[in-house]
Amino acid sequence: MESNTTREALNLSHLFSGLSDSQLRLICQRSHITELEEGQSLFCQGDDVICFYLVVFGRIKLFRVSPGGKEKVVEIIERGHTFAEALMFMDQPHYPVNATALVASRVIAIDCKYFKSMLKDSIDTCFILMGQMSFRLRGLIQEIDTLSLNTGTVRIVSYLLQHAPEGQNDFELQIAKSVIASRLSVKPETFSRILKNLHESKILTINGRRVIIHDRDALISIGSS
Amino acid sequence: MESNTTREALNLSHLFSGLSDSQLRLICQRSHITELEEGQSLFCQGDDVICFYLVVFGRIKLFRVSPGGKEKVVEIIERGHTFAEALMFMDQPHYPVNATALVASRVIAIDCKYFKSMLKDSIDTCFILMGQMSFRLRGLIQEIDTLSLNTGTVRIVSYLLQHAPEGQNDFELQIAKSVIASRLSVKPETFSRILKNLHESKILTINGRRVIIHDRDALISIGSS
DNA sequence: AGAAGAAATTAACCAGGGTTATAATGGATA
DNA sequence: TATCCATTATAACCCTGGTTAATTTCTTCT
Repeated sequence: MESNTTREALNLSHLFSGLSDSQLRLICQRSHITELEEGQSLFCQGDDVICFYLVVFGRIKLFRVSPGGKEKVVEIIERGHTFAEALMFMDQPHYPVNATALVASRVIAIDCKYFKSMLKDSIDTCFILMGQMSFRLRGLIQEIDTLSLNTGTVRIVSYLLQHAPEGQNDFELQIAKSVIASRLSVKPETFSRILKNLHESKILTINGRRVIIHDRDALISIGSS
Repeated sequence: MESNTTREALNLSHLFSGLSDSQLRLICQRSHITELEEGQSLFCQGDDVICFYLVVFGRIKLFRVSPGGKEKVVEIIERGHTFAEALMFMDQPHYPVNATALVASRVIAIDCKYFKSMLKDSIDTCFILMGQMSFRLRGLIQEIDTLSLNTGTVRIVSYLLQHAPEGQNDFELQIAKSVIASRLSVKPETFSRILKNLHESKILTINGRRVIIHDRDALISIGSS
């Protein structure tokens, strides 16, 4: 029964699509479902890597904490996506980030060793996995130049444009502002200030989590500095 | 003859260690050696991806240029390392960075399509490749939080510590300061200023490219903020 | 060696955004 | 509804690091 729901969940990610039925069955045996409450931690930076994860529902934030205690959100993983799977190929891997649930979430924990041995029999899955890693690599490079080439304002504007559902000028932020701020590497105060500036320039309105874009063109022109 | 030297060069990277003799021979046929002068461009951001590269000797800088024309060095590839190999797995890939030679260099260009078809017969190579991508992924995450968690001073100090050969307090920078500055996302002027500050604090001395560390402990304590 | 161009340094100035502090808002719980 | 706690907003202050521009090395080339 649990095994069944796991099976269904694995379909969320096409990472598993190249595997045979018997392989999937074995993976199910070696996997377990973990339910997380809001704010609950899944693993910490530095922990030994045993599993990688698939988000069935909810939202997981990956973040790093500097020696000085500053927190920086590296990524937010949504339903259907896997994370930490790249670590499988490191020698004696430790998670490079912390993972905690932003909202009540369910994840499937998949045993790395087991999955790796499975991979030996599925070149297709290897290719999918490499594609996924390649994609992530590309995203991180993007991120690096967003960070080092652009100002806070530009980063925030890009984020808004990217998260406004398909040409809709009126939408809700799905994530707490403080988390978005960290994701974009600005302080919450600065985040507020910049939104205020944008409002004063008549470009948008913020009402709690509701965002209304008044002048999309202006936004776009800021976003591509 | 040329084919022979290519063969030898492939040994520089263990990426090719899992391939059979006949596979290697095929790769050599589909590869070509490219000689680059200092400053010569290998490919540009946005170009279609046809090959990935192995540095035989020299040094290649990978950098991005923002719409506004600002340049940011993402990575510097040294002898024996491959780059752009992760792009092989993207759908219709374009190079996400520019590549130019920092000094006179020789690289081997390896046909992606061909290599990929080779991979289908070598799970071992897949695993090596995945390990390499995983490593790079980890490095980029590191980079992101170095960028967003630390000040310029901290970044520069970390760089120096990382590039001081094994506990040696007196060494030469291998790369032009302006390139290092870009790599660390500070302006050359700021780079100079910070080095000057460190000198005034009696922590180190700079003389052209020669660095002498006077107070390694102080340096370390700055580097781990 | 001398000239010309590139790279590096220095200094003065200024803006973005971090810091701190205080206030306002808004949910949750009693 | 009142209270409490967390999130968000606003404002004043300050520091890091970008900008500009003038100056000083280094290179390289004749």
